Amino acid sequence: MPAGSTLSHEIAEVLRGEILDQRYREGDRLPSERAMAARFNASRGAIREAFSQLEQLGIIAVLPGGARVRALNSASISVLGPLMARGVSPDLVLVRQFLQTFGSLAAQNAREALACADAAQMNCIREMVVDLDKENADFSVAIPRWQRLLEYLATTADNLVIRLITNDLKAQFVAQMTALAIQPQIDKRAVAHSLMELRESLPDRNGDRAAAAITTFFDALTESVVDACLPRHVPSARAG
Amino acid sequence: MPAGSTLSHEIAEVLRGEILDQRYREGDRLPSERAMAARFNASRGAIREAFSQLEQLGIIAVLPGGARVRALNSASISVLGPLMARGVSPDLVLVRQFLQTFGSLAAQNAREALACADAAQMNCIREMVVDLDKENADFSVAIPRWQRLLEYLATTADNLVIRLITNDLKAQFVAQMTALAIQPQIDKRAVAHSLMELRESLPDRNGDRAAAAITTFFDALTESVVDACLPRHVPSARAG
DNA sequence: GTAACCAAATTGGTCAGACCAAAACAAGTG
DNA sequence: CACTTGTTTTGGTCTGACCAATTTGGTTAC
Repeated sequence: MPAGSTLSHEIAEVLRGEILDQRYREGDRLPSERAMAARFNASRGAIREAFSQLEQLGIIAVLPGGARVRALNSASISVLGPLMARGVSPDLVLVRQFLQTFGSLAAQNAREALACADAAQMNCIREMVVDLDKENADFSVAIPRWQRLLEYLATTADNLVIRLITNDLKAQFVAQMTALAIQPQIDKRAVAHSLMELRESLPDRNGDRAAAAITTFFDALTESVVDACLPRHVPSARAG
Repeated sequence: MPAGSTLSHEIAEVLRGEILDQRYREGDRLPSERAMAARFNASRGAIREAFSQLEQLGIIAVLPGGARVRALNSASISVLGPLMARGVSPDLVLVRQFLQTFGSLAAQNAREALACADAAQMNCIREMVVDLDKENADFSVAIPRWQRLLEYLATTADNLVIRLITNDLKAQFVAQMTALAIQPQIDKRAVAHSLMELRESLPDRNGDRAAAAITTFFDALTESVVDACLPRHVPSARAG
């Protein structure tokens, strides 16, 4: 928990919000540290620590002469959480991108897992898939099992790069989602099909097929989550 | 460039290296800020800024009572660069994971690009693919074109999540790779096949097929790069 | 009018010493 | 042994100061 318990964290949080809200345009110079210190009634040291955090976030560049706002495209993943939480409800475009990306990485994990799993691990994977197949009833029950399966695939694949990325993604996403208590109505046929493909990919260790199955699952999941986030019975009359 | 020009950056760099080298075990308490200040002959403020950077990297947690070393698994992507550069030669396992992950994201970009591209963009993609197909001669010539194609797919897909991730990945990876001046001998048949699949996926906007093509390309690229990194035979520069 | 140039004001980087609250530690107590 | 207490250590913050680099604005030369 990089909590906002300390003053410098709180200041960083406020400034982060203002920057993500475009209150300063890209390339603009932020008010000086001394001015910020006056504004927040804090010492320059606290401001500098806050600036340091924002610099690590990649949203500002602090250098002699002044701190400047950087392009969002050059930011770090860690801005995604705040970015999603900016509005009243999370940005659906971002939610979709989030889940799709997560799905891609999960699929890659599956691909690598099938390529490098030993016999015991293959067995374990098979069991989990079969278990999931039986539990096609309630999605809220199945979710933890899916999470466990995906986690096991990740552990088996042992891809540190993906691990680190998904760490960041989870940290940014999970908080936002659980706060909404979404009840996605996922397409059960798609899930069943995904599970079947997954199961059939195991005997001959067809990594590509397993990856495709995971992708299918996440496609369905994405649609259901986005759908659940949409305001109820409102005609889609908005232009993007 | 978050260069290491300032004292606090240099200190952070040194400590980061020591932590990644396991000189402190996970969960260990780091020497206090005051002790560090004495060791580096710096002020506590400089040490605190360095600690702040390491905290943002996710490799330490600084809280009242002391700063503690966190598990590598909970770190941020930004440690990958230093992690790869730790040894004399980059860790081949990491290089492989890196390229595979990058390929997955590129494939997802392709999938989404084909799903949302307008006519003009589709045309542009087609042109670039055809161009690449012709240029199957020298890989060092083709690489920039591939980069441009992948970049264009990324722009078209416009997936901010992937964009931010690949930002970090590139920042970590490219520096390491260019420093090695690798001359990968990529499997030309695989590349040609990938290009063909890619081209054929365009007319009916078969995103999955395009993604598979990209994956094929990155598989070949991964193998060639890893192979080129192997210290099997001494790099034989053509003396003539 | 524009370009090059120079000096003053501003800004970030660092230092020093100090205070507080919370955590860690050590010692005494049941 | 567990529990409590008091001391020490540690991080979080503040104040005020100095230096070096950049920015700024005015001046000069073309």
